[in-house]
Amino acid sequence: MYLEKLNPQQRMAVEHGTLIDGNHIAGPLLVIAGAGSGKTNTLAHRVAHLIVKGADPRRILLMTFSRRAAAEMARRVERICRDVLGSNAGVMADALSWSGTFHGIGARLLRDYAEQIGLDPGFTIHDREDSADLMNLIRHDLGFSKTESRFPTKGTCLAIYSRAVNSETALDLVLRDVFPWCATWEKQLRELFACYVEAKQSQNVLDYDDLLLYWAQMVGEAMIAEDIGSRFDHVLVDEYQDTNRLQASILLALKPQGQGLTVVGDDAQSIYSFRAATVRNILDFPAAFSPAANIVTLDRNYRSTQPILAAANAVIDLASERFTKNLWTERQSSERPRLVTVRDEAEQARYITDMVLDNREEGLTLKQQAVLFRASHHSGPLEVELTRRNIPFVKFGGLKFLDSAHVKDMLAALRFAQNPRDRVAGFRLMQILPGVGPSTAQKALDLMAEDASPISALAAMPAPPRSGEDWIDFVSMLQEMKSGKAGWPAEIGLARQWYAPHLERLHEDAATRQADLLQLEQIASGYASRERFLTELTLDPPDATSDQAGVPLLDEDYLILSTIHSAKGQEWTRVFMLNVVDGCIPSDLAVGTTAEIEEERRLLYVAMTRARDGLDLVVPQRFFTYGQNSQGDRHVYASRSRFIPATLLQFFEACSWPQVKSGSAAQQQARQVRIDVGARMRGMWR
DNA sequence: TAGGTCATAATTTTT
DNA sequence: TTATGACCTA
Repeated sequence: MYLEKLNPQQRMAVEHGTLIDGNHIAGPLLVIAGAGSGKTNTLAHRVAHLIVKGADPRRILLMTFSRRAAAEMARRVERICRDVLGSNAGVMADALSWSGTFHGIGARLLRDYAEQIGLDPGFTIHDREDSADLMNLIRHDLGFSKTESRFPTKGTCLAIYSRAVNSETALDLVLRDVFPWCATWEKQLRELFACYVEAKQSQNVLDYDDLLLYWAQMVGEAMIAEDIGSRFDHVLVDEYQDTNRLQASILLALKPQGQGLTVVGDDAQSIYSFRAATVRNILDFPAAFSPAANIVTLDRNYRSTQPILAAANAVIDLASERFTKNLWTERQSSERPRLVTVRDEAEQARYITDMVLDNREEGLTLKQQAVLFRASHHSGPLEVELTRRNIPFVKFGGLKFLDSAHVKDMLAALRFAQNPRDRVAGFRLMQILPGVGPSTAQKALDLMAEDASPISALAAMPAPPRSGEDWIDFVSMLQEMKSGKAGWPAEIGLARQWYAPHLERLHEDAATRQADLLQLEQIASGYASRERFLTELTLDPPDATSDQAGVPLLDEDYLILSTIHSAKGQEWTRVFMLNVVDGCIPSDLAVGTTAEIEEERRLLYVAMTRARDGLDLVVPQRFFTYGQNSQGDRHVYASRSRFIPATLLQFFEACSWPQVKSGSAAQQQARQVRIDVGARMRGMWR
């Protein structure tokens, strides 16, 4: 029986409300699931168990943090169901159709209900950069670009807007608490945001926040909320600690009494407050209902060895506020996590490379090892070293494949064909043409905006004098795409044909970029339609970074490099953590408030709890910096992260690298001297 | 319009 | 340091 492999707490979470009878819908449930406590497995079992007990999988809504997590969950649910139901599980395949991220589900529901809420179902979705570009256009139109003192940049404006929307907080409070240096611009920002919203509506585009905001507004209407809520018997949400107020509002509107509602999360792993996620969601969940939601806590860790867990527990123990219990495990080991001191970042890269290769010699594949870091650029020197020594790696987090100019150009072409009112797409595309700049593009888009049939209006317009043939080609490409004759995915070939000569002209390295575009075409062919492709790609971009090392074939072995944020929910046999120094973790950009520092502490905790058998925290002593310390010095002496004070050293095995060859006493002495010198030099900077 | 210079602001994590 | 945006010139 599949339930017998679960521990008592897991079983409680799985069986909650299912013991009464098949058709009973359980009351609300909160599962506090510590790192490595089998959370995914438990949730998958719960879903499977509901299905086995007769729930209709098409009426289960499962929301996860990323699409990767959703896919993993669906896979496990299916496997469990197959084991239990045997061949009957056939009906189950693909039946768990409502699983995805909040944003993805939102996009789907909005297309379904578009008519009812006065939305054109053909809307396109702007990613963050598109949104910033639109914000910029409006900033310009309103004349904020030439104010006496500098107006916040497009990115900051968007961040403020996004914060206000996602946290359901008034603008003045957001400015006061999160963006105090922009507070003087409140009036202008309000005007900017009003115009921004109008622009999005007239252009038939939604941004990320709109997917939640429109959804929340939609279910604010009791009739619609009832309608949507009744489509689902069970609503399950993973990683609830990283949801924001807007998401919580949606959830409560769907299931006001909490019937059939299950949320799972771990307050100790809340690391997305920059996205307005609030740990209050999970803490306040039980009391949002009456009677209050049941709580099940999973505190048995199946992942890490005891010494690793002891160190991680010790780190999180120092948090100023704590809600969950310490994790425990039965996995004994005599190997404490290592705290490795190296001279500088270059040594750090060599150390990791050496260790990774040693581990591989001992039979561990590269894929079973991962290197984690706070900020995407921390891995720079390591990437150089790995490339030099021919070790394949894949990096998660940071700049994406989709962020490169040529890929964005192609996507803009597809998006513009899909939705000719999308000014950001059009503005970008037209300026690719020689002889067309902002003013020509602006004029053309104005003409299109006034016309009921924008593409025809574009075709009717005389070609700008200096663009000639290129303009004609551009227009006919759009017309052909709009006609839909080529069909999907052949259409993307049309776009590429059109774009190829421009790529040649604009970029030195056209050949490598061309390869990216072929890869894009490859990805595109996996989607059913242009609309599906654009939507899914915007909401779930491929998460490996396109890099000079290239993305190795999936069956090859490669090392994982990942930001801590992207490492969420994952685990590896051996984990290396880069730059465990103050300034990197906590990032010196995030030491403004205690809340920020606490979140940085949780980040380190999340990183440490990814490790199964081995954990190395690497501390480079010397750091090269750029800018700021303008006094002409190029490096700075770093100290161990404040999250590992002296009292915690007992949990680690301290070592330095490279190790001095054991041998003569003279060598040992030499080593002593070097440490003394180091201390003296550090003193110079205090 | 295209391509340059220059000043100054932001700097991380992601759906 | 790097990115952004304002401004200038051909």
